[in-house]
Amino acid sequence: MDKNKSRRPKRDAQELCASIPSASPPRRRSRRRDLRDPSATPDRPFQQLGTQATANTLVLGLPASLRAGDLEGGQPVPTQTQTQLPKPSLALPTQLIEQHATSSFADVDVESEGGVKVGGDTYDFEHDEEEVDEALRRNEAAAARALGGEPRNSGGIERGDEGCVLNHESSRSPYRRLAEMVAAASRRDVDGGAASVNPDRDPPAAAASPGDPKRFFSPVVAYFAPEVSKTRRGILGDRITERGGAVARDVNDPRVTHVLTTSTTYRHWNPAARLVSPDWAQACIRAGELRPEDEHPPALTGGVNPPASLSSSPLPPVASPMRLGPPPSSQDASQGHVVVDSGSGADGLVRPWLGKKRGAFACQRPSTAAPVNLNPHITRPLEELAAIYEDVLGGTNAYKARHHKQVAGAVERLDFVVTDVEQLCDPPVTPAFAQKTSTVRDKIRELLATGKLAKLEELKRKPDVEAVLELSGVWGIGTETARKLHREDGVSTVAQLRALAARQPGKLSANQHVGLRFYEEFKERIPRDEVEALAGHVEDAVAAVCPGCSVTVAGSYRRGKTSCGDVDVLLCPSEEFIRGGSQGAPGATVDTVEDILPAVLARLRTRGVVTDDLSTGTVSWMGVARLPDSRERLAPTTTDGAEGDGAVAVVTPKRLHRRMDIKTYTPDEMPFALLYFTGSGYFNRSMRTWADKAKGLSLHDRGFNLVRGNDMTAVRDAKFRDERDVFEYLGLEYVPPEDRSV
DNA sequence: AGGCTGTACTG
DNA sequence: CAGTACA
DNA sequence: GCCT
Repeated sequence: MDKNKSRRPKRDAQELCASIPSASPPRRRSRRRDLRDPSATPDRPFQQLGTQATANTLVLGLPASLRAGDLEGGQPVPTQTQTQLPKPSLALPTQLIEQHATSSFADVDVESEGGVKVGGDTYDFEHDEEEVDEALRRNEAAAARALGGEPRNSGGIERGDEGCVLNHESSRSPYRRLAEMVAAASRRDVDGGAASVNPDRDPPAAAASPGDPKRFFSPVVAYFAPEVSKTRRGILGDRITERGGAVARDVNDPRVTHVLTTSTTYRHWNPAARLVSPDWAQACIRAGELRPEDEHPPALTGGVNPPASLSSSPLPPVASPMRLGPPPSSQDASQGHVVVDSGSGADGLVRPWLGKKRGAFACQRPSTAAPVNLNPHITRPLEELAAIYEDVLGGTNAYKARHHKQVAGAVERLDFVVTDVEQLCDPPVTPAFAQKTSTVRDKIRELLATGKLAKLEELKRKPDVEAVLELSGVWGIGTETARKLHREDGVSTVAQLRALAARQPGKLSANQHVGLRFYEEFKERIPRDEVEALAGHVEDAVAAVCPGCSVTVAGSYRRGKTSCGDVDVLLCPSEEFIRGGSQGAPGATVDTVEDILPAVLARLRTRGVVTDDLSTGTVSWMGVARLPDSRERLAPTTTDGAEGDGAVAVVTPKRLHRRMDIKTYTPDEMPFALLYFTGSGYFNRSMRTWADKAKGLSLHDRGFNLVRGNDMTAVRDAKFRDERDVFEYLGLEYVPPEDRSV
């Protein structure tokens, strides 16, 4: 069947240009967008905007204070856009912006899963025990009441889909040891190649010439990887800022010079940063001067240090030509305790997830970031109902579900126990609570009065509800298929579905069979270090196929979650590769962007990492992966007699099958791709809504499309080098990944 | 009354 | 095209 | 279900 017929023209245009590098006259892929004019793509009523730039045409430049404010007291880091913006101005009346802030983004706001950061300058993207204790102390009686009948785990601390209180020190993790060994093995594989992966980047240590020895950290902007414990972040961060350095909250902040990580497989997308162990900072502090980074490659504390070449192997996809501004000048940092990232909306910028009302509310209650759900008696039924609306009833009920979840999220974040609906209306928890009528508010009233929801009880009594809920949990089965299976085949449980699938394989699609096979395994969360280990295998394959191609783990991993539902990996070949294929990237076995992914997958399949496919395109893959048996991996048939290591039996505790997505993007698409692939889903929706309403732009994973307005030259001429540029262009205050878990 | 994100694969 | 999925 |  020629299913994608209608979309073909567009894809062809993309693919055509994308595959040009080797075959035809080299052409930058970004031109691709320029090709897409309205006449050429009748199915698309707007024009895709290019990213080539002369940035002076930025219409909606943010107040310079956006960036300048980030580095307090320092000079704004010159960027191609900002330097040419003489006068900050928002194109929209503040009123309009605020309007959207309250409406369009209210949903995002209240659905935060990771704890709201009100102050703006903390590192708390997870809850730790300290905070929990503090909160419990704060409202001990209330907490006791709220948590009374509940097992601690389900009702409180470890609630949520991402888990909260987990150890970050997985230093003894077998996954990690395995990853190291795998890395060592692959180093043998691609020896020589590894070196070329890493362009020489001068260690700042060499260039540093701090005048004041006590401020030797002044050339340094450090970023602490999420796995570094909070305590250590705090202590080292203080020392660094005390000595003139800065600490960034986002690894992709272009000013970051050092990423402090214990992970040997930490991935990011930051051309300027260098990966070092936190031990490096300690060594510098001890020595009273900057020490060579090479002596402290990222490694487990007290563990085996891999060679430096590995530690910095993720190649910055955007090399010097697009490099922006020097890492912060010593002048920037010499002003002292600099924490990159402002966190305040004081300059009139919009934090998308902080609506106006919410902001006011938060100001009144700085402790709103309650780490414990004090109101499970309200949020549980609401969420249960929402799940039924969404997964069972489907259709426009999804919007009902969204609002129920919204309210549940807002209530969950309150730091007091709700006993009366009026408590939710005074400052309204969501805009709806300021309205005259609200069905959700009525439901809460009912819950408080009777302890249950008639609507929920009623739905749960229906026999198909439970069946559809369970069946739609299988990957590839949604509400419609689940309903049909129940209605026509009398299937109510996954077990029954398995029986049916065995009897009549034709009942299910190939993907649904895969989903069914791994039903239990896909429900398991993936610890960060396993994500890293899996990504490490991808990196090995990429290094062999296309040296210089960056590997970035996005998704909830990038948002700093302690466990993830799947593994989201972005590949981005170098500019050189884009231009010259294997000529531009010596050692590459492929020549076009489209060839990378299939080659990488082939390698991963032979290694047993990729076990199944769910959907396969040339630049996008969804499927199943798992850690290979370590012995198989370490005594590969492909290696030259290095079997010695094969004897090392690292038994992986369980090698579950995991959902993995891999996508390939070009360097000019990366800022958009990162934004999209980092999510969260709600965050993306809000940002896209904002782009549309406020700017007349349609935001997607490769760029903007112009929807209305005729100022497209200005937009087209803008240049987007990193995520910050996108935020800036949209008139939004930058939000670091950890704060996007709405 | 109509909108609510935008894209892409599968069958 | 409808259904499902991704963030 | 809420918002415009």
